[in-house]
Amino acid sequence: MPELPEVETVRRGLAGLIVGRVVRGAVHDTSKSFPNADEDVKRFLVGAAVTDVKRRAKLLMIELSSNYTLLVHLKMTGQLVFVAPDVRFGAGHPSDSLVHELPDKSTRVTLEFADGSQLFFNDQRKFGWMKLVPSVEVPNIDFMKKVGPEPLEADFTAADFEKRFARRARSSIKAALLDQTVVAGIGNIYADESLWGAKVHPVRLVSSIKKSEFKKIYEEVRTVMALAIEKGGSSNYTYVNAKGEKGKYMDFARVFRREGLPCPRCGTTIIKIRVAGRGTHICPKEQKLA
DNA sequence: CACTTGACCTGTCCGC
DNA sequence: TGCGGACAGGTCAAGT
Repeated sequence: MPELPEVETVRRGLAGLIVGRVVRGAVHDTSKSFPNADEDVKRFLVGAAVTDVKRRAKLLMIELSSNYTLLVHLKMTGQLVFVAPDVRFGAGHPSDSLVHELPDKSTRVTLEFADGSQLFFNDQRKFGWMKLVPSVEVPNIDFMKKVGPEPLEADFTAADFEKRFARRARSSIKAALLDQTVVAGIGNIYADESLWGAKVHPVRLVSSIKKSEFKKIYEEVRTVMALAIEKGGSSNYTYVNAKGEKGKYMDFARVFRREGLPCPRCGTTIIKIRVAGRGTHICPKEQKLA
């Protein structure tokens, strides 16, 4: 699922819903989704209050009064959905909100709070994971050491952006954009959207990209992801926010999943190709290889 | 090291 | 309607 805008949307939702709540218990049915849960949950999670919800790249960090942090990676199909004690499921809900009862067959972990509210970690494909780590150790985990800068930070410049790609000179620009150690948070949707915005073919080698093109890609990455956050992310498939609602960015997408439809700028039919092992959408007229 | 490809999973959709 | 294969918001461990 989730790229930076989706994870940030979940973070904002959770921050308003679970900060201050005390964990009463947790159940988990998949050791793959929460390794070590048997030992760690009892010692570091149960009885702890949620003090903050943070994000770095696509990783969520739920900070606890036990001085432990619950790390959550949603990977492709992970969801974190909060359900209040008095919620009713079924007919009568708005079309974009939670319409079925949880837990369901994709629920991997359920956290229960003292007031009876619940947080469901659903993950159809079981790629996502949770892990409890001492909060002071979080900055030292491998992920934090390797991950690239946050592209939406105010002090992150076009020059900073271009420099990050030096290491990936011989790969395609799309593969480099997807590399989380270059720049954090870009995934398949926003890579395609940004490259279309910059009129750069995704297969072009990083070494062939001109300075002016890097600047354009940088601007597109920032503009597109900021818009996506504003729209609550993209629900291309299974993504929902912390209230179970879908995101609206797909209504604004210019190329992603729009193969066969006209390019919004020139009318040429958008095509789908394969780049870096991922489905990739381009305008064949405006995004040239040469 | 830098780079590519398959593997990890479950579910859905499309063609025969 | 059934069945096989391709594919899906992401990383990893293996290869070269």
